[in-house]
Amino acid sequence: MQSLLSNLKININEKIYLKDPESSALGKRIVENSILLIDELGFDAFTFKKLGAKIGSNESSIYRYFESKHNVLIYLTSWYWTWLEYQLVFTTNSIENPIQKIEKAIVILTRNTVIDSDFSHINEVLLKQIVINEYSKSYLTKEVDEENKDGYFKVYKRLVTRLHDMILAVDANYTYAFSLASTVIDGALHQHFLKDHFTTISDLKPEESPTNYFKDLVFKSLNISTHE
Amino acid sequence: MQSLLSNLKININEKIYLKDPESSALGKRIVENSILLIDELGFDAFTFKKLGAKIGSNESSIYRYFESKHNVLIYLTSWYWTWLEYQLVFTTNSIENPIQKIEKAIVILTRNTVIDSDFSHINEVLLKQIVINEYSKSYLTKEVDEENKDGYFKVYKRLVTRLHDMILAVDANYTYAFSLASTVIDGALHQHFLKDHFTTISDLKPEESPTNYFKDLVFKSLNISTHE
DNA sequence: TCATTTATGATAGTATTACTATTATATTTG
DNA sequence: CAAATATAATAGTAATACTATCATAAATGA
Repeated sequence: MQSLLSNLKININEKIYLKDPESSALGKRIVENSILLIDELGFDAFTFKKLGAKIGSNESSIYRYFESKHNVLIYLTSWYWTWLEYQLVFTTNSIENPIQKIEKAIVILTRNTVIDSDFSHINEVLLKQIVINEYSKSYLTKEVDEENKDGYFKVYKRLVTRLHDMILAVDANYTYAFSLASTVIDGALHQHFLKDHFTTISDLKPEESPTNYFKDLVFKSLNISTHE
Repeated sequence: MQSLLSNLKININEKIYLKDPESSALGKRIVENSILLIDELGFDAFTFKKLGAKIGSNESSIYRYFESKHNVLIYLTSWYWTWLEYQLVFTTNSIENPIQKIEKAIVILTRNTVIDSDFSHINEVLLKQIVINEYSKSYLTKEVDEENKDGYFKVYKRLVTRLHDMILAVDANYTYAFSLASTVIDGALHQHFLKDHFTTISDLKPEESPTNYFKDLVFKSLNISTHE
C-alpha cells in the first residue's frame, strides 16, 4: 500500500471545489485543518472564519477554494471514500477466489481505521470519525438530487457497486446485492457510532470493530459456510 | 389498531419540550405544521419565524413550547418511534411462535407507512419522510451524550431492544442481536432514502419496500429456513 | 363577576453565520 | 522587472437563532 500510493494523488471531482486545494500550500492547510476543526467542533459549529483563525489566514481566501463549508464536507468525504476504494481494490485485486475476496473486502470496509503515512496532511483516523459523524449530513439535504447529478456522490456509489459485484460473483442469484452492499458500508459507520454513543444497544466492546458481525451477515446471506 | 389507540396519547419525555404541545390548540398547530414545513423546506431551512408565519402565530410563542428547532426534531422523531413501537407491540403481542413474531415485526418496521387516522393533527406519511431524511441529524451532534443521558433517544433504543429480544427468542446463541436489530431499523430508513435518491445503487422499485430484503437478511442470519 | 393568573402577541435587540464585494498587498512567473 | 496571480484586509448584508420586555387577550377560580 505504502509504496504503491506514495506517488498518487487522490483525485476529487472538480465541481466540488473552486480551486484545487492540492495545488497550493494554503489549499493543503485548509484541508488538513478542516479535518482537525470539524472533528473538534462538529460540522455544525465549524465555520470558515474559525478555520481562517486556526491557519492564520483570511476567511475570504478560503472562499476561493470552496464555495461553502458544505462543499468542504463533500470534498473530505469524497477523499475518504476514494482512499477506501484504493485500499479495497489494491488489496482484493489479486484474490481469485470470490469468497476469500469478499471476506477481505468486508475486513477493509468495516475495520477500525489505521494511520496511513502516504498523505501527510490528512489525518485518516480523524477523517474516519468525520465520516462516521457527518457523512449523512452531506446527502440528507434538499439539494441531493442536483448534487448527485453533478457527481458529488460518485465515489461512494462506485464503492457500493464494487461490493455489489463481489456479492454477485459469489452468488449470482442473490436478489438484494445493492441493499446488502450498502448495508455493509453504511451500517459499518452506524455501528461505530452506536458503539461510541449508544452503548446499551451495541454488542461491541470499546476497541472492537463490527467486522465479524458483517462477515456473519454476508456469509449467511450468501449461504457461505463459515470456516474457522 | 384504530380503536385501541384512539383514546391514547403518545407520551413524550418532558425534558424535550418546555410546555406540552398536546396541552393546547396552539401547541397542536405547532406540531402539525412543523411536520408540513420541515417536509417542505428540509430541517436546515426550517425556522420558527417561518413556522410562525405559516400558523399565523408569533415566533416568540413557539419558543414557549420548544427551546430550539432541534428539540422540535427530537420531539417529532420520538413521536414517530413511539407510534411505531405501539404498532409493533400490539401487532406482535399475541403471536406465540417466535419466528412468526419476528417476521411480523420486520414487516412493521420496514414497510411503507400508511395513514393513521387516530392522530388527526399528525401526518404519519410526511413524518416518516422526516424520519428518513432528518433523524440522523438529531443524534449526530456534539451534544449526543448529554442528551442521551436526558433520555432523548430512549424510545428509539427501546425499539431496538425489543427487536433484539425477538432475535434472541429465535436464537439465543446469536452473537450480534443488537447489531442486527439496529441494522433492520436504521437500515430500513436508509434503504428508503437510497430508493428515492440514489436509484443506481438500489434494488427496489419505486413503490417497493425493503421488507423482503430484511426478512431474508434476518432469517438467514438466524438460520430460519424460508417457507414460501 | 371581577380579579388574577396564564397564554399569546408584538416589538426590539444581539451575536453569529454565511456569505459577496472591493481594494490593497504580496508572491510567482514569463 | 512587469504583469499576472494569489492572498489578505476590510466592509457590508440578509438571515438565523435566539433573549428580553411589555402589552393584551383568554381562561379560571373565589
